[in-house]
Amino acid sequence: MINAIKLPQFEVIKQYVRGHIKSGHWPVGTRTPSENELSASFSVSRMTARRALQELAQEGLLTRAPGLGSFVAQPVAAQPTIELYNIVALAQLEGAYSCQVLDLEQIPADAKLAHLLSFEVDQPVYRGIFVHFDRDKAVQWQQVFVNPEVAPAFLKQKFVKVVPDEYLEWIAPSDQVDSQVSAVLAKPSQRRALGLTEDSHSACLQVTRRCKRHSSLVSFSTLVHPANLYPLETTS
Amino acid sequence: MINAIKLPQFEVIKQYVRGHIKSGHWPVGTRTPSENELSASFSVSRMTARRALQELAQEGLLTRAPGLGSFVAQPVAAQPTIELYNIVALAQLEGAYSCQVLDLEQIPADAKLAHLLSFEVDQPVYRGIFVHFDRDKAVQWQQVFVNPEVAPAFLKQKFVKVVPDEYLEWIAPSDQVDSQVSAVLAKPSQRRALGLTEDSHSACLQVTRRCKRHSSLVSFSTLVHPANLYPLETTS
DNA sequence: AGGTTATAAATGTATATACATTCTAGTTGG
DNA sequence: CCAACTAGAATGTATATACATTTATAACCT
Repeated sequence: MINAIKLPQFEVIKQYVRGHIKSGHWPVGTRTPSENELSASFSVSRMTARRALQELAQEGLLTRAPGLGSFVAQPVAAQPTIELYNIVALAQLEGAYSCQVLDLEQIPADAKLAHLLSFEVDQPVYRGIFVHFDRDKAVQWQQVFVNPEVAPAFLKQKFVKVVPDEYLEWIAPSDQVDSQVSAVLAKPSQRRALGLTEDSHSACLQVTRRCKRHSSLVSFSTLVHPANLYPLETTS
Repeated sequence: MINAIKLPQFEVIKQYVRGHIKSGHWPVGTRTPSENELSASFSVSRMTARRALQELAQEGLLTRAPGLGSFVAQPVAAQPTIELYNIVALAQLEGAYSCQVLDLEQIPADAKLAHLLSFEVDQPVYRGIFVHFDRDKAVQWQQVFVNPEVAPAFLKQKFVKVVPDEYLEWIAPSDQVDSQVSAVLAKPSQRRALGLTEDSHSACLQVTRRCKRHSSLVSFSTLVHPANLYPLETTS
């Protein structure tokens, strides 16, 4: 016999029900056999049949109602979502990663910056500008504003082996991350840093990201990716 | 008494365990009381204590291992994801929506198109080009290629009340949707259709979307949004 | 006819019990 | 001293039972 591992009985019942649903024999809304009917036809206790139905309900295949029964549920048309992966972390894993520091200094927050960071005007802020390379190919331009109270030693880092994001995550792991994606035309300085020509290839995906910890801001990043180097796709 | 509804006992135990985890009293890796310990201290049967632990494990708060016990799980650092909502559907809900049909015809698939759609070269394909307006503001340019076998009456539609996507979803509900997001510079025709000037505002977010049904392609859309009109944000 | 009541069926909660499986730790024997 | 065995504890599966709650239907009475 192939696959002679003994399946638990509740699994057998789950597969039975799932089979009838997926094959279309029980269309949406159909009432499935009740716990008692299943327990009788499979010669198991009601608790075992119950477990099968309950787990299928948890998976979203069934809806159950006291007094009525279990019914084949409307499949939810899963909204397409895309994952904002970190291209820098990926490049690091692959090996051939390097980082160039374009700027690293303390500046006073102007009105616009203070608003973005929820800071006071003229409050000192650390700013870093980096370009991240994957095999001599610039894949991300990054400007990050850092809360000096959270990472006081930020300006002293070399960022040769440890990426800025990595350093911040180490110093102050964020418990909330808000991101926005938009399209921008690379500014001249960004174009130079990323090695882009002035033509159509300068359309870039821009991710702005706020990292918070205990409700206070840790960092605010602007990440600019050449559009063709940062594919965002649904994974399903 | 406020909130005098009687909680099931397994819920009481769940709240007890959840409380110790969320408050930090039981850090990651801590072994929780075993089923037998909980059943003794709460004076319930083991099956009831078991249910509490099992549901918490299903929620991801605990990991359980036979012979070892139940342990506080590492909270999964939820990857930031963004939802690809449909700006057209939203505008429709708000009321002031309109659609302009720029093109609607049957064309033979060229090599590139055939590859994209998994069609044969010269096989007939329906093509539609639309601009979607929200209160006289062009929010989306759409080019859609449609499989004639699935929606033979596509070319006969007026698309005044029913949006193309809506029509296709009605005719052939898709069970798989693949999407890609990238940044593009609007082409002259798109710029005209969207009413964009030639300067920096012509950076656009482009979503390409394949809708399939029973593994065969229904439609392939290219959606172009002016970057400042299609905010993609994490919702958490 | 219509409203009320009883009944049956379905899921929800809870208990007590039994045995199986997996892992740790201690004990024992060479 | 180390290997093998063993006992205990933990979760996993399964059963039989009891009662509660919700719902629809059927019977009943006015």
